[in-house]
Amino acid sequence: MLSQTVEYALRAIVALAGDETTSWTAQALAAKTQVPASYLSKVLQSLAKANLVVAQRGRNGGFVLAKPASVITVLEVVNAVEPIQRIQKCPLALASHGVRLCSLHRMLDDAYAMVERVFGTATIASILAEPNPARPLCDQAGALHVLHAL
Amino acid sequence: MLSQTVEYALRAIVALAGDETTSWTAQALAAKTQVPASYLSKVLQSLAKANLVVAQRGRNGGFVLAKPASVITVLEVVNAVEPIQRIQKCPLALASHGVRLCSLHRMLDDAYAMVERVFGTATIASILAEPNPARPLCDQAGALHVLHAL
DNA sequence: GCATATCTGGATCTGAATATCCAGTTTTAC
DNA sequence: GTAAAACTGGATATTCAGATCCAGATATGC
Repeated sequence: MLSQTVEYALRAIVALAGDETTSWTAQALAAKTQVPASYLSKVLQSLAKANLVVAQRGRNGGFVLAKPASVITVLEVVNAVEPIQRIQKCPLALASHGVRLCSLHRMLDDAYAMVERVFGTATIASILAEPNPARPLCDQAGALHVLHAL
Repeated sequence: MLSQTVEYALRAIVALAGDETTSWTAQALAAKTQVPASYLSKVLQSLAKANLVVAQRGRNGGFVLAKPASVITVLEVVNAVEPIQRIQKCPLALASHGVRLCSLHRMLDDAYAMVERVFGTATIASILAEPNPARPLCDQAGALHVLHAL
């Protein structure tokens, strides 16, 4: 339901959040996240424009999170690359509907709102902190002590 | 977040549900729903394959709901034209993840599941029964007595 | 039976999302 | 200061959803 680009953006942010101290090159991130390197560059540019990551050019350059993973929400990442389009007004432009959506579009927009709310309260740090043996982007079953590094 | 095609399909079903006794031609539905007629034909074909509508060819032909609006859910309509893709396995194909999703993909899939659940419990009839002055597809403010026709 | 209405299915067109490529710019190490 | 590392931005290619078109099949009314 979310686009491929959103998936890529989330992978990149999670990868950066997994090691917040070091600078990752686009190449290294692409390998880690299994995203086409040339396309990931574009995604990273979007994330940089949204002030979620900071790019550093030149030797030893790369990308780092612009702020702690604990204050970056999934919603921010989603909106950086492909904003969730809430239904603001009647898609059929029926005059009598205007801002007050009919029951069909209200139902759909309520669903969007629900997703927005969930994404807005989920931080990247909270996702990484979950005691899940399968760690994002890592093929090894995660040992619990890894979590303490966060 | 949902595709344009899903929006079109829902409009068509809601239009048919608003007058369950008569047969609507694709042309008439297109006018009512403001969907490109030639494209709506394709959408209706998908709905027919999913056994949500029944097509009748020839003079006086057209489309009718295949079953009462009270037993057609939004989810069925969505799945008829563009199935909600739940995350079944690790998108990176990491061996150690397999069926057990990591916390990132679990979070995303949980959101999908939430939407699926809401759509699965909302019937077309329940949407039309809501006391909302703005009636789907109708430009006139709906009088409450209209609801009794259902 | 015949003309007309209507859906069906295939071929095609268009535009947006996805993906690639490369020349240009910035930064660092030496 | 120079070469190499790395991001930037623009141009281009590819893929697919969205949309169109039309000949063919089917059903009805007369």
